Amino acid sequence: MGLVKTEIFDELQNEIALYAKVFGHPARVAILQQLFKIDACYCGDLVSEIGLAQPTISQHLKELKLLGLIQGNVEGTSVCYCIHTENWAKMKDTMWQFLNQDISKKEDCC
Amino acid sequence: MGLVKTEIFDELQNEIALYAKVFGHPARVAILQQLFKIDACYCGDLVSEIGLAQPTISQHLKELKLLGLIQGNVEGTSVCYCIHTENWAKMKDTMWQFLNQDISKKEDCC
DNA sequence: TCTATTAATCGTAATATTGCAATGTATTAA
DNA sequence: TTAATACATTGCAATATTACGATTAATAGA
Repeated sequence: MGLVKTEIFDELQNEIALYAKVFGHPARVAILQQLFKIDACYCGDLVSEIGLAQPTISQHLKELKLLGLIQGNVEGTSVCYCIHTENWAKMKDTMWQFLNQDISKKEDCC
Repeated sequence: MGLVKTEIFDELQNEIALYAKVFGHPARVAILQQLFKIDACYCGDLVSEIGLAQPTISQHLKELKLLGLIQGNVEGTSVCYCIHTENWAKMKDTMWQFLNQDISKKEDCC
């Protein structure tokens, strides 16, 4: 196998898992932190900042873009990336509903 | 490869990625949702609720337990699982700091 | 003790992910 | 037009993940 049985889960469960999966690698976390820190960033700067090879960073950027969390604009021979604010907000809502489920009344197990 | 270069990232980046990774599978999302919904749940009930084989559910439970997000208590031949509220709260703080980074002042890219 | 029940563990096949060298593509500058 | 620069894409090796049948371990009840 190695193949997730997506079809037995509902849309929200799969959506949460997809968002989480993209955050499940420290390089992508680092890229996003950097984009928040300096607002916009050239791909090459991310490569030198993070310390993985250029094709590797490019691949991680692609996954973040695929989910809509970042956007990239070509500027000459460079590409400038930044957070897609609207989609980030949507993702944040979805994840927060999951993370912030009510546990106030819960006691220890069984 | 297939091997994450953990050593080039800082502790927080790795921590966020580890939490996110465990949420990166819809079965684990479903397990957690169920535990929130009914407070405590026997392993067998999760198996029939979710629709994956027992060893598969057991494996997912193990990963959640390893991160400290759930705890399990043996009751006879059954095992009752529930959310580890204290650790869940810690995780929530960490993830929220990451998700809730300030984007209010940001405009479109470059 | 013997049997049934429940869940953990083991072993393994199928698939996915990570990382990078090599290469391709597009743009700029000379 | 040519060369240089910055990225994306391709191809691939190493490793990780997912799923489950078979088995094991532990407990409860007869």
